[in-house]
Amino acid sequence: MENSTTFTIVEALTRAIVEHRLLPGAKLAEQKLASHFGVSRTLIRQALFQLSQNKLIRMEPARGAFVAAPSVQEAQQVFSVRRMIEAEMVRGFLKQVTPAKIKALKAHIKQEREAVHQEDVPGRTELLGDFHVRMAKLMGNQVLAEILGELISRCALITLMYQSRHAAQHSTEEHEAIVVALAEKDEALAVQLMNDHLIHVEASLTFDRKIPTHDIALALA
Amino acid sequence: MENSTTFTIVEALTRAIVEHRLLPGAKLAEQKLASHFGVSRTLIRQALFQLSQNKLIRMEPARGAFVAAPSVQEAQQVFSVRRMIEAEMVRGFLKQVTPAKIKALKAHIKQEREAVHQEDVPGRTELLGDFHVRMAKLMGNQVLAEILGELISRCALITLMYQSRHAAQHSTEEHEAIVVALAEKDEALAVQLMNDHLIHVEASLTFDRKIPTHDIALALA
DNA sequence: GTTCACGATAGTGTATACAATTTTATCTTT
DNA sequence: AAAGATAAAATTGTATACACTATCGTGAAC
Repeated sequence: MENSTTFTIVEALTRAIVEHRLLPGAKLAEQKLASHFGVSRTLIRQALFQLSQNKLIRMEPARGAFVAAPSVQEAQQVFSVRRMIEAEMVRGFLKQVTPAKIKALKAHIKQEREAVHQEDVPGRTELLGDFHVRMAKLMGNQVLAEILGELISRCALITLMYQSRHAAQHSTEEHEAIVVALAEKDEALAVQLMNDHLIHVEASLTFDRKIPTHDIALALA
Repeated sequence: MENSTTFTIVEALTRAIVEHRLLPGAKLAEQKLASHFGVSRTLIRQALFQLSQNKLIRMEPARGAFVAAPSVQEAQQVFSVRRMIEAEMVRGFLKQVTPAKIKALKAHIKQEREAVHQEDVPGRTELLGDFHVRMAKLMGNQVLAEILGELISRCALITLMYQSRHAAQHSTEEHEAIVVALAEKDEALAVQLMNDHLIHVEASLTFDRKIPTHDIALALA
């Protein structure tokens, strides 16, 4: 694992967490990570600090870093904020919609369908989230895209674990319906569909499972 | 400057930046900060990393940290996101409004008026921003409050520098009007007033001034 | 057999040391 | 005198060392 800047380490850990190779509650021991990446604890600590700010891990004083396990309440709050942002995002998107932008969204959905069909679980989860970020970027608002991206990856922790294949397919179909409404410039319908979509995603999650912990060496191999 | 945990350092630097004792563009040299706070560069670097994630400073590789100077475009994007979030926040607030919550907002506005009257510039800027965060907290959504708080402090950099006394008083009056609309449960009006308010704040900023840099020892004294 | 105490071990928190890069100052050249 | 090259100083980036805290295991007391 040579040439590992802090950014590289953050990326690797983020993927491992979001793709659930590192499960919620797993301990991230600094020395073990340092050995694995071939760097000193200094860089590992920088990466862990950054991840803790993204809420992907939590750090307990003098006890170390652990993969975050968002509470039901926190997940609901995150979805609540997403509904707020994305309802208005749909309205804003319609104010400046172009055929090219609709086309871009349709192309994205095609990718989603393929990932769902191929049972590519990490890939489909990333694509399903990216649909929303893509919309933000198409609006030209980088700040919006960043915030939305953080909210989405923050609960990828949850959606990935609890989302079934059926639910994923359902999401893709809802994305399609939203784009159709956007293409027809039906604001009320598009907003309604987006809101319903987020409620469906939230409702499809089951929060009552027990979570095993995991070995970091295995997860990062 | 004893007992300076990383959190303490972040707080101190945040205040110095938001209150404009450290001006945009000013260099934050690690050794000077370390000496000032009486700690090693290790803790300073942790604090700087955190501030850079909050977008209050920017870090250039091998060149150091500088107080951020948000571009006009970035500021407009931040305000655009705020309008999105807060329009829906007003709707959500009305769905669960109680007399006690209205009372809390009115009490807050009273503080604002006093700060504006006393020409307490840092105090009034903080209070004017806190009005919005207070609303989020009254809704019981901690995630929303955090995100909004970050967006607001991120552009305190701008509002504080460019906001006149007159504009500050105008803001307080608009807050009052919003609360009145909330008390009367007039959703359309409240949303409209909030949107107008944010547009006014954004419009009151002038982005074309030159920014002097500053000495950190003086600013933190 | 269970609980508590205590020591050994491992891990985190901070400071310092060293390497690499940038900035500044000096000197040369035109 | 201005511009450029070069050496010295200062600053950042990374690794290591050490102090402090938590964890785990052993053994004694009940």
